[in-house]
Amino acid sequence: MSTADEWSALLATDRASLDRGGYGERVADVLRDRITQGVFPPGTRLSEEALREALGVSRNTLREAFRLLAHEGLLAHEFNRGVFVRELTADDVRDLYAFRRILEGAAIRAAASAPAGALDRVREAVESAEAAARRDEWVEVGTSNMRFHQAIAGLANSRRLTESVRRLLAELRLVFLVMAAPREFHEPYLHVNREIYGLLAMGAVARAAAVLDRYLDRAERQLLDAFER
Amino acid sequence: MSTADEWSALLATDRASLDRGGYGERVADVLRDRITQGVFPPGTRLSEEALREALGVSRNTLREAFRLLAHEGLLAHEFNRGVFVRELTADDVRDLYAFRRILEGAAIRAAASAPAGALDRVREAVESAEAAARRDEWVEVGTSNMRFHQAIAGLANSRRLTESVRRLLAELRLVFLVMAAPREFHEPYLHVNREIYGLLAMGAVARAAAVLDRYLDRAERQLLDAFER
DNA sequence: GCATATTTGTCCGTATGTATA
DNA sequence: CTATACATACGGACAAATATG
Repeated sequence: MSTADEWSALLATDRASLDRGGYGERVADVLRDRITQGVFPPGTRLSEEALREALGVSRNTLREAFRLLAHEGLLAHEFNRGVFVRELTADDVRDLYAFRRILEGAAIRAAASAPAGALDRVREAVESAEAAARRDEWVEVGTSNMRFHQAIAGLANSRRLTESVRRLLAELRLVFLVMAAPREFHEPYLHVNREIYGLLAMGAVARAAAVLDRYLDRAERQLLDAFER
Repeated sequence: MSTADEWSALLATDRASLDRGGYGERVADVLRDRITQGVFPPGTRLSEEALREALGVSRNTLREAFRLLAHEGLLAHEFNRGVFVRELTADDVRDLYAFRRILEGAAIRAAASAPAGALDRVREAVESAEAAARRDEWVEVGTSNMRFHQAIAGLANSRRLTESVRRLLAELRLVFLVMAAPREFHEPYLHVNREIYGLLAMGAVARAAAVLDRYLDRAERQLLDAFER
C-alpha cells in the first residue's frame, strides 16, 4: 500500500460530513473513523505524501490532523520517521483499566450529587445499546457501550474528568480491534449496564459501584486473554 | 505591544537550550516558560506575525508550537481570531481541585504497592523545596511543590494517571499567577509536605491521604478567595 | 452600515536533513 | 557507502474572516 490511489479507496467518504470547523478537524474525523474501524490497523504507517494526495489537502492541514489524533492517543508520532497507528500492549490494557477503575469509580460514587439529567443520559445509553442489539448491529452496540461509560463519567460533573474518560475510551477502541467476535464480547454487558442503571436509579450507589468494578475486572481479563494470542 | 521588537525583549533566551527535538517543541518550551512566569498574562493574544519575527521561525513552526501548548491547556485557540493565553475562572479552580482530589487521592492510597523508588522521589521533592526556601527562592519553592505532587501521583504507578496530573498541574500554574505573594502562599505547605512524606514513610497511608485532602481544601479556598478580588 | 486594513487559514514549491534499502 | 525516499522547515502566495476607522 503506497500509492495515493490505493489510499483513496480506503478514504472514500461523504464530503457532506466535512463541513464544520477547520480542515484539520475534518480530516482527523475521517482518519479517526478509519482507524477505529480497523481499516488502518495498529502499526500502519500513515504516509504524509500519499494521504495528502488522497485527501486533497495540504501537508500543513494533514499534519494538524495528525497532531489532533496523536493527542487522542490514536497515532504515535516518531520524529523524522513519520506517524503510525498506535499499537497498545498488554501493559497498556492494565494501565487503561486501572485508570478506568479510578475515574469511573469516582464518578459513580458521586452519583448522589450528579447534575440534573446526567442519570437520564445513562439510561439513554443503555436503551440505545439494547435497541442496537435487537437489530443485530454489534459494532453499534459497542459504540453505545462507550456512550454508557461516558455517561457514567458525566455523573461526576467535572469537565476534566469527562474529558479524561473520553480520551481513555478512544484509546480503548484500539484495543477492541483485537477482539475477533464483537457480539460475544459486547453482549453480556447489555444486562450489566441495565443493572447498574437500575441500582443508580434507586439510589444504591455503593452496589452500583461494586457491579461496575466487577464489570471492569471481567472486561480487562477478557482483553488480556485475547492479547495472549 | 505590537511590534516584533517589543516581543523580542520578552523572549530573550539562551539558544543553547534550543537543541533537542523538533523546532516546534523548542519554541513551545520558550513560550511555556514565559507564560508560566507571567510574562504573557492570561488573556494576552499571541500574534503570529510578531512572534514569528521575534523567534525567527516560520509561521508553520510557530503554529505547531501553538498547537502543542493548546493541548496542554495553556493557550486557547479561537478559530480565525488567533491564540490567547488561557484565562481560567473560579469554576476552573473548583474543577481542577475536584479532579486533584480524585487523582492524587487515588495515588496516595495506592502508596503501599508503589514501585521501588517512587517514595524517594517524594522525599527528594520535599527536600528540594525546603532547600529553595532556605535560599529565599519562592518561585523555586513553587516549582518544587509541583514536583512533590507529581511524585505523589507517581505512587499509583500508572502512566496515564501521571500524565493527567502533569497536565493538571500545568494548568494550575496559570491559576497561581493570581497569587500576588508567592511566599505567603507556598511557605505553609513546606511543613505539610514534610508531614505527608513522614506518614507515608511509616506506612500510615490513610492518615497521609487525610492530610493531603485537608491541604487541597485549604489551597482551593485560598485561590478562590484570590479570585474574588 | 460600509470600506479598508490586518490577521488568520490554507496551499504550494523548495531546500535541507534524516532514515533506510 | 551510495542512493532513494521521506520528514522537517522555510517562505511566499492568496482567500477568507475579523478588526478598525
